[in-house]
Amino acid sequence: MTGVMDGIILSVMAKYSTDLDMAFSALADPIRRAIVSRLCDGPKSVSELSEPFRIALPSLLKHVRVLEQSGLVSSEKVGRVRTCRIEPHALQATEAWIHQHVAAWEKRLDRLEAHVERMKRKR
Amino acid sequence: MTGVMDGIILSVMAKYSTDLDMAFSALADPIRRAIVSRLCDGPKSVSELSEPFRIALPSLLKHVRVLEQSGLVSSEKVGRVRTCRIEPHALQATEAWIHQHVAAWEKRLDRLEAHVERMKRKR
DNA sequence: CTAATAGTTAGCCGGTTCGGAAAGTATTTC
DNA sequence: GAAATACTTTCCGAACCGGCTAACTATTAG
Repeated sequence: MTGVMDGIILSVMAKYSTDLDMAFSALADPIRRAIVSRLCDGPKSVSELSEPFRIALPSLLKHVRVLEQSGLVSSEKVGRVRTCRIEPHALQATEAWIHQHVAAWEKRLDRLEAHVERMKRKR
Repeated sequence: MTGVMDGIILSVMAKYSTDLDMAFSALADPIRRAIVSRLCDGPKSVSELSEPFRIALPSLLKHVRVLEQSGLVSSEKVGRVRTCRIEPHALQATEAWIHQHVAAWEKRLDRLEAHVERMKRKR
């Protein structure tokens, strides 16, 4: 009889997780994290972004696309140059997810500690 | 002459990024995030963890292995049951990375705003 | 001792990702 | 108008991922 619950859990997961999926997997790549880092200092063109890396332009562009799809970065083309900038919402959402879980874990530890304390006093 | 710098950048990236790589890509999967969530409520055995999911035990075990390799989770086998628990350090490290970058971005915005303000007053 | 339980290993499959080269398009610049 | 610039598109191939089943190895319960 868990089938129904599974369905619910999976659909809830699906609804709320795709954004996080994309954000986390976008950040899983060191080059993409480096791109995010550099964009935190201000907007850059695609070729400016590619400059510190050893990879071909099309490969870098792919990374930018991934970052855009995840919502971490946006870009706009003016004339022949595409300017990329950071889009903080997705970054904040991923931070929120982690923060929530660290907090939950700490809260649980506190409860545990309090419990141990009570047991001590009982003796 | 950028070849040398590239080498440095890439090696620094390699040295400092693998942990984050693993943590972020571990968290990129909704099932693994759900596992982390549930472990925040306390340690669980592998089959307890598998219960809400529609996937076979070996598949779930793979997720657990990924989480262990990323340092997000640890486990210990006693008798025939393996108990998994959350390992908060890696989680905190990923949070720190994101937090740093959100902060950097906000700081830059503040500078920008201050600059605009100065320009206004000049007029 | 036998059976049930809990996990583990091995190997397969289809799909995605990350890199590249090559060729094409749309703007400047001269 | 020709040449340079700044992407952009289209493939290709190697590697990895996430799921599965089947078969195996402990432990523990009866």
